[in-house]
Amino acid sequence: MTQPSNDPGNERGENPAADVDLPTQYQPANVEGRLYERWVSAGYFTADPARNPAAPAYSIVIPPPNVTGSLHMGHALDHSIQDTLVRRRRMQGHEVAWIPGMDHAGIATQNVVERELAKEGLSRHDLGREAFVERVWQWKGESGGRILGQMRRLGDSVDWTREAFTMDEPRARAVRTIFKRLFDDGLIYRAERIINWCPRCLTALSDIEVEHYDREGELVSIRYSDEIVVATTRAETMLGDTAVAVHPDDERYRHLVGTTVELPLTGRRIPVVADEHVDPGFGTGCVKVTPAHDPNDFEIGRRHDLPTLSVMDERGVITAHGPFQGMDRFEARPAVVAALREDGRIVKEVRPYEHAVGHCQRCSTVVEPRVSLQWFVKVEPLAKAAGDAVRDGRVAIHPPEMAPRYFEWVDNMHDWCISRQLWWGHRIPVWYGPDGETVCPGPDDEPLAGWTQDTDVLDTWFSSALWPFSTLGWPDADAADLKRFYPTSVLVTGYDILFFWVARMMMFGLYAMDGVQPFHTIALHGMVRDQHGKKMSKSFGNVVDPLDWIDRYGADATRFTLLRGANPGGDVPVAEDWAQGSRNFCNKLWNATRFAMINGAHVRGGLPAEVSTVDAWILSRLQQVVADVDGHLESFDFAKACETLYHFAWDEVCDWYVELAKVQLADERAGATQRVLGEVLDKLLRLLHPVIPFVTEELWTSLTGEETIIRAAWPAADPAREDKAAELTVESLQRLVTEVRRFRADQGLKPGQKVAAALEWSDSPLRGHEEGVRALLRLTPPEDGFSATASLPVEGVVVRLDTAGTIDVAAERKRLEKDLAAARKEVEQTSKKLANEAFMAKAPDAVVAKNRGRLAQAEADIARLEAQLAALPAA
RNA sequence: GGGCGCGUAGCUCAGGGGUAGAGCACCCGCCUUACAAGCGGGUGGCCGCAGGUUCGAAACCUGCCGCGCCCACCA
Repeated sequence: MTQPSNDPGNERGENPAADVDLPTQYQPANVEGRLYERWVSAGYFTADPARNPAAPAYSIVIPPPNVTGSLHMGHALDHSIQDTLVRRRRMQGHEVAWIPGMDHAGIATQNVVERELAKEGLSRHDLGREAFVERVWQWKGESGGRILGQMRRLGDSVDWTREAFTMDEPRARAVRTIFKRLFDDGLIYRAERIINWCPRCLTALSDIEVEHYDREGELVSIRYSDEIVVATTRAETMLGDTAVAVHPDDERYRHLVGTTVELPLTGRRIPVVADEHVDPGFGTGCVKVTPAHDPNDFEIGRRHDLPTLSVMDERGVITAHGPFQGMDRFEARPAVVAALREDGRIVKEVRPYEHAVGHCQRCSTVVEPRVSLQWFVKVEPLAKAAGDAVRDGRVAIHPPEMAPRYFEWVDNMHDWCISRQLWWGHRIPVWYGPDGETVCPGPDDEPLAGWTQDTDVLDTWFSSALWPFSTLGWPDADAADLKRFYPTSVLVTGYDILFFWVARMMMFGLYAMDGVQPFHTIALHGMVRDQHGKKMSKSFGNVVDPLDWIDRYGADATRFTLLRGANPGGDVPVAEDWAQGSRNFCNKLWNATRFAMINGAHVRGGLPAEVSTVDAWILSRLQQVVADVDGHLESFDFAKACETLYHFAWDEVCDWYVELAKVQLADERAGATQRVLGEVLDKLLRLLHPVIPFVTEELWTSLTGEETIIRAAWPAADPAREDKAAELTVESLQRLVTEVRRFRADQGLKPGQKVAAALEWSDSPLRGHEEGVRALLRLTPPEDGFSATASLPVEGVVVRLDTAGTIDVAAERKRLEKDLAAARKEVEQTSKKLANEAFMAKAPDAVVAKNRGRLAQAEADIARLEAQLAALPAA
């Protein structure tokens, strides 16, 4: 592509078209790959902490996608937001670091690879731990490469020289370091506790890895004695009951506390205990207590020193001696009820019962509470600090309505179970000696001979929680990146992982960095949904692959569609139609710039000292748009920023300014117009670049001849360019043109058809715009034989048209009478309002003024319409 | 059971005390020399229901009705 602005011979726009050879349609495929490669090889995305110490730092760590997957629309949204933020900051002169990377995604990844193995008829145990982990690494290489390719397609301006992985050596060292510190501070401990257990994955899960769904079950009421009836939805657990509990103040049962009852089917006698946890108002007020298989019962058991009797193994198979031994838990449940029924008195009632059941987030198996020896983080002091950092304003949550969710979680967090009985992950850095000693060595210590390492790995979120500082060189406190870029500026992510990830980064960031928060702002966005607001899911068949859109509409259109829907905190609906609309918008910009370049637009030198009213108007609007867009981006309101730019570019620049500029380009104002046109497109493309980087780069470099828009300065609003008078004039001109167009359309005059007209300007401020008006309305000057068959008085101008006798008087009269009635109603209502004393006394001046203006406008409309009616020829 | 939020044009959503907005869809007419991925014109809404506050309510308050999400150890 050539760059006409480099040619000094074009100053006045003499035949510059020969220099421009942009195709008439924007073809993203011809542009995106080429530009991205150039950007990366030029090092535009590479941060340099030493480059310019005076420049403010701006940093974002990307929420690392799971290596298991591929990027979906949610990622595309998340990345588009971050890219918009960092590209704007680069233009503002910040030193920007946007750190990319991926998450090893413990269970999720292990499950995927195990499924692959299963296709070969193998289990991980056939390979052994070492070979299995090797296999996962191999798979990670393939899958991860695909994700990185997707990020390039989206245009992510990430710093590839800083790419990180939650399980690479720098991150592993960070994990060992913080584990050691927490361990030494007594904030990590090992204990036998009841935890969530997945009988399929065969591992412990944290609370948030359990999803609760309502399920139809049965509530079985079982008579343990004449006086004691208990209810349960998990009948099989009664085999492990070691007590019955009642509320201490419950008069009905007080006399039974301290006695024992016989547990049906087992012959065991179990005590009746009094415990505050029991709600005397629920059911019978008696609760069976199964410490080995229920978290509440576990606590009751601890308070009353009850035995913990496990009746199930790690796969959910009954181990209790007797007829149920060897049965799966779901098989045992009806079997136990049936056995109880053999004595007709025991089962008092069975009724359908809907209740929430916990499922494994990764495989949807029903989770089983299970007592086992696990590692935990003592969260209380950490969570307190994480809550305080938001409470005292060091960290802002955006939008603020999300803050209650955050507090709800950090203020009620249970200790975090961090050990997983998996092979893929950071192995717990604790070693056991031959005599049972436990040691957590330093991060760089050699293993002790004869000692063995704990076989469990850490919850995947443990390493993710370190991400904002492990990616910046921590634990090396002197790391240049850490000093320059921590705390990170903003954390951008979906509200769905506020708990999983954000709160944990807060806890660990504040802890590891001596109270300094990991980010200044948490910017939460919603979920991408389909055009009916439905969640995208494979089962609905409504999943859209971002790559598909990028292929068909371009990365810019994909990004624009997402950002245009990104109202703060709201979910983002997307649809094919909207992607097409975005593609069309990119094409519109393409053609507007093409028009400008064909006509010699340029950005050389300052703006002309004298500009036309039309130029003054567009420059005034431009500076307002700069201010508005800047404000919207500052407050993460991407939807408004996009809307503002869309309407300015299309409705004002293309539909009006370009059309009016055509007239100016043909007369002595050409030179100034070329410069103003260049100015408008220059600023507009810069404002749009963070959102749609490819097309703006391609157009802007062509227009200006500069190397890259990435390093162009972010536009600043210039209040001195505000020109309300010019705006009013152009608005008046727009009303005039629209009214005459309406008349033309109503009268069936074809848009292309030239119509002769005489214009009577009297003293209208539009007097100087006759040429523009004629061009927009396709009006030719009156010639011999001109005969005005229609007269339109509007905006202080009388337009006399020679419609060659085609005028439909009846239709026009009807139309005008309708408008007249509306205007009269307006006058009536507004006058009434202005006559209202209370209104005049209490309404703000601006509102009164607005109503006066409204009244004046309506009165003017009446005059105009009456004049138009009077001017109509008799039918 | 707690928390947050939402019901505005056919669809998706803005707006937020001063007489309703956008995109898409729809209707009519146009290949008008940047763009048919385009241009011009137009139709369409008692802003969920009922009360209240106010000179004025789609907006604020109360109560209903309907919907969504998050959290939760009532067996």
